[in-house]
Amino acid sequence: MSHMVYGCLMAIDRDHVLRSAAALLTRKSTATMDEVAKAAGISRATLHRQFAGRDALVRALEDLGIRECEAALDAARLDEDTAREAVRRLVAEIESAAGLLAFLYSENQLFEGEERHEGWARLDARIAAVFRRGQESGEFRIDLTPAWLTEALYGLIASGAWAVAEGRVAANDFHHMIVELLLGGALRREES
Amino acid sequence: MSHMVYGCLMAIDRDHVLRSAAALLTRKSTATMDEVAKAAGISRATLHRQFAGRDALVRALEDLGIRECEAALDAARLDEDTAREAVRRLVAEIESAAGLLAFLYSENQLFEGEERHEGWARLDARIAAVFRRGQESGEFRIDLTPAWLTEALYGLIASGAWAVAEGRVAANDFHHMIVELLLGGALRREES
DNA sequence: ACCATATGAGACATCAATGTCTCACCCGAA
DNA sequence: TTCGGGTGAGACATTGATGTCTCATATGGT
Repeated sequence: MSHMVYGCLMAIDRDHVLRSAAALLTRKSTATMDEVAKAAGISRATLHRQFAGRDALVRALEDLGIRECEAALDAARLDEDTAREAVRRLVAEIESAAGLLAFLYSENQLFEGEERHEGWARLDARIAAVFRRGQESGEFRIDLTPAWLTEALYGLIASGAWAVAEGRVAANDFHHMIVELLLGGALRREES
Repeated sequence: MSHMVYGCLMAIDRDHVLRSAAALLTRKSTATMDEVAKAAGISRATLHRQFAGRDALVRALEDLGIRECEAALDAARLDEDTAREAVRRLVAEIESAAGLLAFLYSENQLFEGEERHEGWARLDARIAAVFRRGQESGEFRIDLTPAWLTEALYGLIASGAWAVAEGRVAANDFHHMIVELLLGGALRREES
């Protein structure tokens, strides 16, 4: 039964291709199937055998991004500790997926009429819930809606990823810059 | 001398076409030249007579966006008052260009190898200067670099524009959401 | 009324990316 | 060694957008 063996190898390959594509498309979102294939070290024919077309590839990347985000949310244990600590963990966990997320974030603007992947709604809800918890506990201000804070978090992650990619911000500062701006803002504080 | 008369009308037309294109491309960044022409109420031929091609159109939109931003910075009088008030005015003034800015922001990710329009550097410098002023006066915290705050401002404006466009945030809240998050962050404050 | 100019409509070639196909080749398993 | 499936390379048609062209028409100034 060589099928299972090959099936396994295919899965590895598929994942490798997916991550190469993510890395490339994060930098150049208009990359050709040719370029994607070359970046993954395979031929265009093989790429096409694994992903029916460009759409399928982007969909697969979307699935991957959503999976990684959900894994990050799981690892961040958003229900524990104070809300602010939960947000800190969230950003820390999601950092490795920031590039892919930035790509998908800009790509989502193109999903004009079509319906969005249901996974995004789930993620939005989970993230918004943390901000809502923080508001209800009195940690967070109530004049900024959870929906907006969620949106802003995505935006800051994308901005951060691009700023790092273009060398305007040091990669090491990514987490600090995002978390501190999101939680504390630009103004100095008297209290801790 | 009908040249001057026509020249003037052309300028009006050109501006109208430019703003229609901005409005359309903000919503659908992959819109066809056909769609752009239709949105402006002219034929593709005429559109082509005014802008040599898609590139030229996007370049013209970039020029327009930069001009509007510079006008907003001028109107915001960034050197006066406290830095935080200057930032408030900046966001207020730039709000009308937010959609166009969001489009250009995502479009800029495509300017892979090519050099960026020099205007952006000027804008970056002027905006970063406000944040730096705020840091030097003790208003703003010093662990968030002016470059990052500038980048984050762009990101939040784009996020805000998209969130409003998709109905996730009320248009009236645009200014408050961005300014308050950027300056104050999500945490509650004891002081004003 | 006359003329110049801008416009709209459409035909047409071009170009780039895509999707499909074939065929030779390699490499592991029997 | 032999066989079979996966692969790479390339040819090919297709598609969608683009850029260019022509010509009939409308419009505005003289």
